[in-house]
Amino acid sequence: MLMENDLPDARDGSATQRAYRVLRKMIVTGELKPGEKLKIDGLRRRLDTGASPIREALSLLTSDNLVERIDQRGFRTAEISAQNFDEILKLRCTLEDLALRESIAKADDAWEEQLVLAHHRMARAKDGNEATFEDLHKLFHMALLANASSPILLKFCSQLYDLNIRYRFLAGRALNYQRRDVSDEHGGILAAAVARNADAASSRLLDHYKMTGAFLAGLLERNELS
Amino acid sequence: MLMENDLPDARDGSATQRAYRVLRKMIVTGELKPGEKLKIDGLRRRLDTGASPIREALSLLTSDNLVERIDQRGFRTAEISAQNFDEILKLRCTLEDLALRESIAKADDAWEEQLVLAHHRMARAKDGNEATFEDLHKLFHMALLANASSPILLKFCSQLYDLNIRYRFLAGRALNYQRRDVSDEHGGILAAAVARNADAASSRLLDHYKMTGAFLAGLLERNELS
DNA sequence: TACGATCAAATTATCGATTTTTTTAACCGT
DNA sequence: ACGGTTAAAAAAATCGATAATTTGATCGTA
Repeated sequence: MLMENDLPDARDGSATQRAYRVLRKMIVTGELKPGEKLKIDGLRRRLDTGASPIREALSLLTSDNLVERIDQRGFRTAEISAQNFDEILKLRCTLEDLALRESIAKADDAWEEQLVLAHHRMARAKDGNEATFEDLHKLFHMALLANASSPILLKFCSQLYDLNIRYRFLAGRALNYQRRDVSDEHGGILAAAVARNADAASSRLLDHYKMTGAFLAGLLERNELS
Repeated sequence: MLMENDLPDARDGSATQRAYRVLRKMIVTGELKPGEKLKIDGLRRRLDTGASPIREALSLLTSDNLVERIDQRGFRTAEISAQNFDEILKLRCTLEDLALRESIAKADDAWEEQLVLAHHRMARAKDGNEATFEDLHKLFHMALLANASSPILLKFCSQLYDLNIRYRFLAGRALNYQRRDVSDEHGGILAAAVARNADAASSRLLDHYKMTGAFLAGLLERNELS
């Protein structure tokens, strides 16, 4: 049996969904720069689709805080700033702490197995395609929280994850994951979660964020971005 | 000079914005019932506008968690449940506590004045139109938090407020504000905020929420809704 | 030269019609 | 009567064209 891995194919779903996925990736990875004007017509031909799907996809991205909509004046990608980054980091620490503790509190075997699996997939992909690694990295982090039966909270965390990773992409090579031993950090978080030690898992997770965060914040302050 | 009161006129903005405001109110007030199918064509003629603005408005409402979008199968209003209500209440307590404390920590005269003003407008409107009162009630609560320079957090709080108030509307007459002395509670919160006593303000605010919450949760459990 | 008004081009927003997909209901053979 | 197949109807999604709005350039005037 072929295992579901949650990475949708490029031709799945409606034109709107496709446009949504593609545009989101383009914004998160920095292919569309912060504050850039998003002209419907340009995107329409770039993605080879109609104006309506683009427009709807951009509406959806607006609620993800990745796109700003100015009434009658179109869409643009969200601006970046040190304050914005700082806010994302802080909120992430608060909300993920909450979600992780709830997730662990309700820990069961099924969740544990999904988590181990997500970790394995991520670890295995480290040398492969970078975009794929990033997707799996997100899946691992979300798997940690997944057992918190709190859909709204998880949605917030997912949104904040994407907002944060955007900054990482913008920082580009300056911040290379491989430099710090992130694998160890991930392993540590996994171990604590599997041991159902909420305090350890949470503090390791938050440290994991804060470490990258501090470095990135430094770059931002000094305007060394991209 | 006519004072700006932040309540936009029904004919302001684009057709999309108008549809968004109207549909949101219809969902929040329960005119559109939980889980109800939202047929584009029906809404189109009900609001006397085209399909595109409806579609886009519904996309925007999706990000507010008030509408669920099922790809290729249209839109429906978000379902309600005791779990969902519980989640909203808990998240609200966490996030508003955070926002309120930050707001008070940065307190200044301008914020304080806006807050007093918002409270006054709300208090004055108590006997008038109910929908207007609810709008002003939200403005008061958001004014409490407004000084937290954390746009994403405020957006989350605003969203959760709307999700919560929807349950209140659904409970309808069963839960009449006037029964409990809510004015006193509001006054107490205002006083603590103006005195810049974060602990008191926060605990009064959270009690304010939990009290209505407990009652509503009871109704929900016993399925006495609307 | 700076300012503001005016017009043209570009762009967004909206509409109406068409295509695609899903849902409903009828039909058939067992 | 039942399950499964298929055709018709309904609804969603998409497209292409039109209307409304903004942007940017040009020109005249102080």
